[in-house]
Amino acid sequence: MSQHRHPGASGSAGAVPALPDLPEATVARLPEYLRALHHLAEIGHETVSSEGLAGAAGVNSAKLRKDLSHLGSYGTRGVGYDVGLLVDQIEFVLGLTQRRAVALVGVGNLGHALAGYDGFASRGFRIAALLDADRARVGEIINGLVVRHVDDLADVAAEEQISIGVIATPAPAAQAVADQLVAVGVTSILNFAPCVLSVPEGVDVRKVDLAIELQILSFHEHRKASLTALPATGGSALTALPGGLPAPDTQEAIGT
Amino acid sequence: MSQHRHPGASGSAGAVPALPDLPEATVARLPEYLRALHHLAEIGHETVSSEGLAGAAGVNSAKLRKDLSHLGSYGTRGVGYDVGLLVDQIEFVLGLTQRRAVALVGVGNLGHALAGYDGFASRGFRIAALLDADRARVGEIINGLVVRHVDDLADVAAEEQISIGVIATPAPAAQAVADQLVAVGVTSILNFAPCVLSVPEGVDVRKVDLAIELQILSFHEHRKASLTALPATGGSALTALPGGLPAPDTQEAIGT
DNA sequence: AGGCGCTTGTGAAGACGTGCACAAATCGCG
DNA sequence: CGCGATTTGTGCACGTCTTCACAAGCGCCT
Repeated sequence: MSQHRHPGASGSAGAVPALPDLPEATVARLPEYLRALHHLAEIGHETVSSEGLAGAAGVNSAKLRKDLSHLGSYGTRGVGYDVGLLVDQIEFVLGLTQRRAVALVGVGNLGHALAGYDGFASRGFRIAALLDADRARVGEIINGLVVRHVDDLADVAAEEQISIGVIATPAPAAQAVADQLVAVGVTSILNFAPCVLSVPEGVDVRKVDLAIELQILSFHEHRKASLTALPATGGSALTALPGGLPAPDTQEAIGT
Repeated sequence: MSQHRHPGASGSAGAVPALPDLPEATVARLPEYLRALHHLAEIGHETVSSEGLAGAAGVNSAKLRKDLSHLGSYGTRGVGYDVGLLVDQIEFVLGLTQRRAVALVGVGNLGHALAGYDGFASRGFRIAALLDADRARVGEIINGLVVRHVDDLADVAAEEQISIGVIATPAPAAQAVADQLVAVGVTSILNFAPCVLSVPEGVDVRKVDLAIELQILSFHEHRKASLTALPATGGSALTALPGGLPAPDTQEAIGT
């Protein structure tokens, strides 16, 4: 781990500095840079050029430089960026100088896997509680943590400073869980349930829907297929839009 | 039935059966609309207004209408959209009229959960093969499927028309797996490993990194905390970045 | 010390995505 | 049959993100 110079305590007035207003697109890429930097540090690099880091992170170098410039980072012209320094800066900006406590609700199929995912532990987070609505599951021990009932959420929140809530329940339960999380003061939620959550302003929700990712890929797959199987193959499955319904008979404009 | 509709408005140009060129942002939202539409259909709605569907999908209605207009969809002014028709259209565009076969590589913690995730089956996909590099795992039966060795990929591809490959291996193994997938003709990959994959042109990769999602939330959490902690200190945002290193002497300015 | 090559940081231009606001189209009703 | 209520489709302006291209800065070598 990197020793982070904590900014507090040094100033006389404000202990905690405000963060620069980063573009969302930049924020979304910072974690990627961070991962690449950790890797570079491991294999012994002390400095890295924007080109090198961009390659490792899968973006183009101009974008990377602009991103880093937004957080006032110091590279050295002619040399590059100091890997260790950059790691510290990004970790600070992302709020990873403290290990954030995560409450995971729903220990079904997916939740179970998340509870055991070491990527969380190794990248700044600590699963502080496992919760489920199914009393049959309460008491079960997963990865050294006891599953507690979701109604104990208030107790859990009192014991630990929960920073982020993760919802891995079935869709019908997700909104209620979100409400409960918000009620105990959680203001950031990662939602794996395939549904839209409504939360009060000031609460951030990010959604991960595995089926959606596949469907997006499916579109591109479909598109690539329709291009290669292109000419004159009228019988291809693509020509026929599913229009068997009582479509408005406005479709007399049949091409060709 | 080869009726082909022209996207409204002007022009009677190319009568190509190829798919319309949708903006990526639109493509990414279509699955969300589809999910919302399925839900609406279940609870008995036959038509839905853009406002209603937008609400159910968590977007604003103008965006929704524009998205749907891109695929030449027919709503009825004064009424709304036919739910069933819209479902069919979106499923067609997304290439979900066939149930796509998915090969899942890596049946560790996460892969195990994915193998059992019913969201795939219920939303247009069929897990056709489970693969792993660990011979100790080969032969294991998960959710009715036998785990095979990743080197059998070619055989698997010959048996089934694999449409999409899912990588749920540890990061160090991911690139090799991707190469193998590409070698057997897979052109769409969903990558859960925290690393950048390099693939030939024409192959689509989408990445899902759970830790990154948390880190993005962490940023916002950090930011919210820094705002509430000091209501009126805008100026020196960057001053207290962990720049205690040989930073140019820019960090003297502790305001106030 | 001076010049040279390398790399950063950024202005400007272009591409892309979003949201407003309104005309056009449709339905239901009197 | 016509009118008003409703809702779609879209032109337009705006904001955000991306990319290019290059001046300024830095270290190294001679």
